[in-house]
Amino acid sequence: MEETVKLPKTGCESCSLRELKGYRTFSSPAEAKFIAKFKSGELNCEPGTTIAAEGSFSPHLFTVLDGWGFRYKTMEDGRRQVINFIVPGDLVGLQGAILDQMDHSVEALTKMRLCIFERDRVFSLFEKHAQLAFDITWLAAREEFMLDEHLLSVGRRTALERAAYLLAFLYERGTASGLISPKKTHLPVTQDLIADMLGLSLVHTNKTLRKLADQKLISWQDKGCNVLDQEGLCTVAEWTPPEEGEPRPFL
Amino acid sequence: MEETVKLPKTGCESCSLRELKGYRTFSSPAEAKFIAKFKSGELNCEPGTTIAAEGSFSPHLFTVLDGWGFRYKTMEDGRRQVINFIVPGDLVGLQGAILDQMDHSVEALTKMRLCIFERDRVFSLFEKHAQLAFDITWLAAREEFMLDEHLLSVGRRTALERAAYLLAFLYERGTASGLISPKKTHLPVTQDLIADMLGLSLVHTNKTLRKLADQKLISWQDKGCNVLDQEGLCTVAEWTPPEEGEPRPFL
DNA sequence: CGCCTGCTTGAACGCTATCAAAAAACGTGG
DNA sequence: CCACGTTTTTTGATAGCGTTCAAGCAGGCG
Repeated sequence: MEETVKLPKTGCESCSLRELKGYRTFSSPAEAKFIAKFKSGELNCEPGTTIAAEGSFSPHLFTVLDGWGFRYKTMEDGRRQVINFIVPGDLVGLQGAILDQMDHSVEALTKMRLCIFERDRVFSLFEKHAQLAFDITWLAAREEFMLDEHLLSVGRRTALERAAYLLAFLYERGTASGLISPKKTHLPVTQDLIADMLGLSLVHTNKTLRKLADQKLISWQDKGCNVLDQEGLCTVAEWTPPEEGEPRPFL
Repeated sequence: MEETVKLPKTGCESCSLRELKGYRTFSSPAEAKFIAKFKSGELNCEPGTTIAAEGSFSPHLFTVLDGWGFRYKTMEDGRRQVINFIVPGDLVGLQGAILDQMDHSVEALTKMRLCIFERDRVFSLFEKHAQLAFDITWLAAREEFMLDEHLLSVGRRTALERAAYLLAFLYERGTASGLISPKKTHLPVTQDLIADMLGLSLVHTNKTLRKLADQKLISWQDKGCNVLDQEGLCTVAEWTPPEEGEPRPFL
């Protein structure tokens, strides 16, 4: 089902993520060395695997190396809200590591590969590598930034706008992280999941997505979505993707 | 209108916030000294003052010393979404300082007093005081935590539940920060503002709040709300306030 | 006193939810 | 490769929650 590889700590310098366009390289050899030791293993998991569960304690913190995931919260009666999607470079479990409180679950959407860190060593990272500490804060601030946008969307956009925003957002994140490319434009999401992110019912989500498909902005196939016209989606949503600045940091 | 006091940097050790129950004291004299130098002034402002505007660049970062505020995003056609409320100890402008991007506005709800920091000196804080750097990350993680809850609420709760959740949340934050006490139970919010946080129309918000008032959970007076039965609100919302752990950090 | 802001209420409309069911796609074992 | 159960997508009909439009009221302030 899932598999934890304990020792391939090697090669953080040649981490596949470092080579990706838009991702930061190490700022010093010392930093690379530190991370290599900081890393305690790798986790490979299949679609549907729960990486962290609401309310549980996890001694780990992860950086996503490959694959899509998402995090969500549930209410006792089963209502579910997807909070955000997760792509390579994202930190998983930061709230748990910093606040000692994990009030959302994280699940793999595709096969995922994650880098494992020990949360009780996080403080040592802050002590020894200010730049890395800053990077963690950067990641936290950026997550906050995305949640701000999601809140605006769920709170104030119509169903059609919301759906368009979300797909444009996912497309944007996908391309920025190399999960989406001209030859692989497939978003691995079910309509059920989209519904729970949009705060809409499944039925209405379906009808809304159909409209977007009729307008040739997306197409739906193979348990997922293809974005055909990113700009069109942005127009419908009245949204503009954040412009890429510096290469983004990650641990 | 607003008034920037440039020099009373003194007395961070005896900062009114440090004395508040639930707020952390300095962990070392060196830290206190650093913060005293890090602080570049104080800002006093009146209700309605815009402390930071969407899209603008601000060279400052603030810690709230006193008063209520809120942050929000707007769309071009005027739709507004309140993202979160701000109480003493909260950091204002973190996204701007870390990401060089400020995509929300911040406004004072009551008179506010803020501590001013220079954003271009933030990195030096990370270099010299790991504990303070960690604290900033703690604050960011906690904001993220709150936004997670807001998203669940706006996305999946009914109007009545949402309203109950929000008021319970505000009451909780208010008491934790000393803005609310047995003798001062007044939340300085208009229904207009509540509506824009709940993602509901003003009219429906009004009717919903009326129901909560009819159930004697709240009362509305003096341009604001009094929480009469916090537990009752929590029950309606199916929400439980986070339990206080360690004293919370702040800059 | 009159204006402005904020709260309240009623009525009609409509977006979205819910219910119900079927079609399509997928996975799996024979 | 086919049959069959399961998951996912689709569609139609009905109900209802929340919006919009339209007033009216109350309190604060110049």
